[in-house]
Amino acid sequence: MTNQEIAKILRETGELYEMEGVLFKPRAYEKAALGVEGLGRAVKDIYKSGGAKALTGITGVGKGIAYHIELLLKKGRFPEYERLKKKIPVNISELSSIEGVGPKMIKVLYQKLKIKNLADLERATKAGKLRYLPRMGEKLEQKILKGIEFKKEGGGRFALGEILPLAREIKERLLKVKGVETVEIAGSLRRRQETIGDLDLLAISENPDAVSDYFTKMHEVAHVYAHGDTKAMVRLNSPAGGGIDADLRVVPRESFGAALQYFTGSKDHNIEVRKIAIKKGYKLNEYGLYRGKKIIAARSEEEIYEKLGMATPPPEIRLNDGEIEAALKDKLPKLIGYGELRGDLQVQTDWTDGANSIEEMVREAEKLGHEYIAITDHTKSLAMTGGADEKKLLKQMAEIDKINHKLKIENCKLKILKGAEVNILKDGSLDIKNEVLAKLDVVGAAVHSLFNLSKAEQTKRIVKAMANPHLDILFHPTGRIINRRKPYEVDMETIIKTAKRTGTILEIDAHPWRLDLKDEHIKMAREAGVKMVIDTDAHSVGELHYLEYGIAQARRAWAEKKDIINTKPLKEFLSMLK
DNA sequence: GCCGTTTTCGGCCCGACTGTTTTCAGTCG
Repeated sequence: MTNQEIAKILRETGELYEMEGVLFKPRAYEKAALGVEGLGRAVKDIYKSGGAKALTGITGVGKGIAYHIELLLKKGRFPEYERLKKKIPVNISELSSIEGVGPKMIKVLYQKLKIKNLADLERATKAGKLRYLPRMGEKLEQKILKGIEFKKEGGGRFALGEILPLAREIKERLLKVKGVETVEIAGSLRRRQETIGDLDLLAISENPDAVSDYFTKMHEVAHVYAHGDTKAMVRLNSPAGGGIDADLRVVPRESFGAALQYFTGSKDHNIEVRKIAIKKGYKLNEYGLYRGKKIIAARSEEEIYEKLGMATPPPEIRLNDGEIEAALKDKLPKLIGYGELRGDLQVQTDWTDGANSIEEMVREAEKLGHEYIAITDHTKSLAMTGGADEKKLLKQMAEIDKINHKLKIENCKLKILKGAEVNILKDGSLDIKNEVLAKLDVVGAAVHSLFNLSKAEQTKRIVKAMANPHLDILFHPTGRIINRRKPYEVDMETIIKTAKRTGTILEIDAHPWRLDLKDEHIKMAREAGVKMVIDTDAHSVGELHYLEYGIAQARRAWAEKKDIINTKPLKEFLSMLK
């Protein structure tokens, strides 16, 4: 059982307790779920090396939950969860993914209308049945229908960050099957698209039967659509709840490159590439590049593109969106690389809503090879997080000085920057006084309230904040949450112009649910000469590993190293702030 | 059910917003 799966059951247990009206346990289970998600290593391994006792070392996990996790690892379930689930046997994660629907409502919906899943909810809402329930009315029905609509627009797609770890894990397992030589992730996952519809895997094996056999019998498999020698298609229970389809193709070594090219796509990109092949008197398919019946190239993608007179475009930009022309002229951009960031600039700790201490975050950042990390806890107007006021910020600065000193003595190269994630208030002012902001190394600011202002008001609000001489970085500039919350209304052209004028850096928030800025906005910013940073918005040590999703986002927008300033050494980076 | 500059027992994040109310429950962040 993976960390994600364990966390999901713990979170659901918390929600079930919430329905029961039990006090405090819901928070305890949710915290434990967060702790598990935020781990840098597998719960399974922790248990193996130290038993249930070692599990209590996980943030939020005590004796009780450690025992539950032990049962989960051994039997895949625990009685507490089963007992609760029996009372309200509904698809909680699916229902609560609709904005405005929470545990209490789910309970009432089940008890009064026998609503178990999204389809039931949609039917009952459309029939106007919700308005007769306590504390529900027509407006709520409209809100729910809107929420369902929004979710459908997402097309049942999953966030990249949900699926990539799963795909990698499956890849590792397939590599262990006898006879398997190579496994590659293809499709939209390889292109690192923002959202993923299904999971494509490609393998070379001397023994194709064994791989596809293993693939169709994995524990995640809910349904087998097809199971042949070279191709298997299944439906998986995804960690996110709901299913995702996964395809495996086993191909011969000689044509692996052609298959990889073909199954990486995008479709539009492939159509254009095939047209070029035809022009040159070739034919391109998933088995190779042919002249008549003779194979010209097939073993690697590079040799295929080369024979077509093109450079090989990085998968992230294969969208038939200018990359083919660039590849033909050998003018592909030199995209920012996955290892080129030197620091993280948005990190929350247990001073507010993060799960780990400053030092724990710093130690993990050190392991990741960072040169610097900015601690940017929330500020006071975000009450739920215990946001810092001026006094608490000053106290935290002193704490950071202490830890920096300690790091220096240890001869550690990493430097902690003092920062904050300041709130932009309704009138565009910031919720921390300028004289305290002046003492920070990095000031980030973000909108965390009043998401529904008009476009003009919201833009004016943010523009005013950006004019603050202390505001260095505008965090998650559009506020969207993938598949869940639309971006607030804001005029990005004006924001980008203002960034240029005021020297404000725009953030590419790498958190898999945010990925904010979006690729199209990154393109706009790049073209306007606005500088950006990529950071994780980490709330736990595990989340510090999210940088790659932000880098993927930037690569899809053709961003180069020079566009992203946390590729710079510390001194140079600091000189580029206000 | 967790945890300890908070006391190993007794606390546990809390304000804004919404839609339903007739004084507030539920949800969100």
